[in-house]
Amino acid sequence: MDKERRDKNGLSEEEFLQGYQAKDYERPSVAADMVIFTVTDENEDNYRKLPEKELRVLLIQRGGHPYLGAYALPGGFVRPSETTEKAAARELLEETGVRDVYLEQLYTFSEPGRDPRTWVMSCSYMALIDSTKVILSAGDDADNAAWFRVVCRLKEEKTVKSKEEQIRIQRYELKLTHGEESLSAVIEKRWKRTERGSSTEYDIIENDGLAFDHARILFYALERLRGKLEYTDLALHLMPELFTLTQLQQVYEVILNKPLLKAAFRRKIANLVEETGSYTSSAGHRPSQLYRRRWEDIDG
Amino acid sequence: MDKERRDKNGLSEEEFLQGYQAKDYERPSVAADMVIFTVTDENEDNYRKLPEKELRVLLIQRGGHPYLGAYALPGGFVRPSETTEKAAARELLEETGVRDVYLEQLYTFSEPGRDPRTWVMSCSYMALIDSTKVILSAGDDADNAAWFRVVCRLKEEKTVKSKEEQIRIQRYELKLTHGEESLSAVIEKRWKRTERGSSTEYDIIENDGLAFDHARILFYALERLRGKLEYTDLALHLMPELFTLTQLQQVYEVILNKPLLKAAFRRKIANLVEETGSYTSSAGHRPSQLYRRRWEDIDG
DNA sequence: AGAATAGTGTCTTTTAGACACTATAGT
DNA sequence: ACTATAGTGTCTAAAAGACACTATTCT
Repeated sequence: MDKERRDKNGLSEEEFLQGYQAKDYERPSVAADMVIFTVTDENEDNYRKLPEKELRVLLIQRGGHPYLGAYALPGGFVRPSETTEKAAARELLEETGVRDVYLEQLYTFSEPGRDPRTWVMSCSYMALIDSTKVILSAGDDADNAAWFRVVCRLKEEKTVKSKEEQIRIQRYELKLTHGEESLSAVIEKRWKRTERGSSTEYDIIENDGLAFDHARILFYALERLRGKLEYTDLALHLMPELFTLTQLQQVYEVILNKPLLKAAFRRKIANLVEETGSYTSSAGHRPSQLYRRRWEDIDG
Repeated sequence: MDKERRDKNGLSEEEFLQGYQAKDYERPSVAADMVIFTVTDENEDNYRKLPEKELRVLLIQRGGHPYLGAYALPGGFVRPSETTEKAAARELLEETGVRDVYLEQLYTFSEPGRDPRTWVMSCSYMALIDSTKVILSAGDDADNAAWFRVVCRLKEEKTVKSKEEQIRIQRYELKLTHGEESLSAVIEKRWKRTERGSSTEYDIIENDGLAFDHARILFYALERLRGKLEYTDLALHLMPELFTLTQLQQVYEVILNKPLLKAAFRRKIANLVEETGSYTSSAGHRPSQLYRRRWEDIDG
């Protein structure tokens, strides 16, 4: 490539750029929307029992149209001087007061009409923060932010086969609760396979209380979280500085929505954590060792 | 949520939307850029030997500024009436004449200044097509499209540790060749882990002949392809209707860039394919059975 | 005949699953 | 003493890695 090379109008690159006028193509707004997860303890009545873990997501009640009164994922428009990552990190800081957390781009949603006002794409991100950071600064902003408990379960599943294609249809019920407030949605996941290609679609079948297509974004985040849990150290970003292995296992269990065997679990995550030597105390039963995330790699 | 509810200006949602004027926030253009992979045979001199496989990607030589003469990923701007997926599929059809192929959203790149003309985000997609479809319609368009051979290898690797953080730095050399034409780039992948978070960045260190930040997009696609190969049936989208298991293994090998053991490989992909009963012939050695992709699921 | 690939058998190692057993602080 | 959790040992089953062996067709 040659910077001095001239185009069909006889312009060099520099000359071209100086004369360049952005054409009047229609442009979308791009928002960075955040699915911010954390896991909190739910206190138990029995002093001896361990607190149950709950997966929670941060939602903000809308104070204006459209979807006035509904709950939306925190998010904001991306500015020309920043990346979508930076817009997401900025939004995260504003809403929760935390920085330097796990942040991962999820997907860019672009369904026309997903925002009734104008053409808006959503570049969505997932953030994981540990519960000890949460309490400090949630609702720090003036707006009505709340940590909703997330429960997602498979409601029905069927497979439609024809000679040409095979479609697996799954319907998931998403339930979000926070105190009296209760939101719900049904997402249909259609996994289509033909001889040539294969594709997956997500549709919102029912939606009660969530703004825009945020039920879909949230569901997508849950799937990503669940998927990556198995082969990465993602879960450790949800843990506080010090934690017991049982707590870590509970986090896995609440996200994967199934019980795990203790021995196998401990073998599997053994090299993601390191011992601290200190122990819990006054728990009404045998103390358990505290671990921390092992972020130094094994290799030399 | 109540559609009839009125906001602080006393407007219902319908009234609000009717009066809504898109504010004069600056908006980005959004392009759907495609990394289209295929695997082709490279003919061998020896009549008995099997042809070697090569991973190839479609690039288009730019006929105007900026990056005049450089090669770019096929792509185009997203229109308000379509999703980014649809824009990608449209672009794919225009450039290669194929439809109904494997298509997957990769990542949305939004580095300010990645396009010297104006604010452009790239919502990138990866497509996999089989080589038998390629020859028919490549370069169908008037533009200068070519299938470049892709070779990507790790050049150097180091880990920088301090008390606070640990950074693993890898430099990959990307080489793209097509006839006389030869493009290259060096990508630095920085995987940073601290006690709190972890993040990965990709920087273009050197770039010879590729337009915009397309070297990074291409590298990102390669990583995704390699990663998903291990636990999905992605590779089968690169195969023609009928293929031998050795051919399939070669595709895995050329993408993963390492030899695989035959017996283990066959066990692993056994339930992704099905026998046809027909065999290759006149190959100068023992015939091998042809398989096809098994797209019917196993379950009832 | 023999080159080159096709395809299988089997031994070992690793990983995952299942379950039982022992250990121990706190009331 | 008893409850509820902590933590380990071990058997089994499944998966992955390694390698050798047999099979076959075309020139």
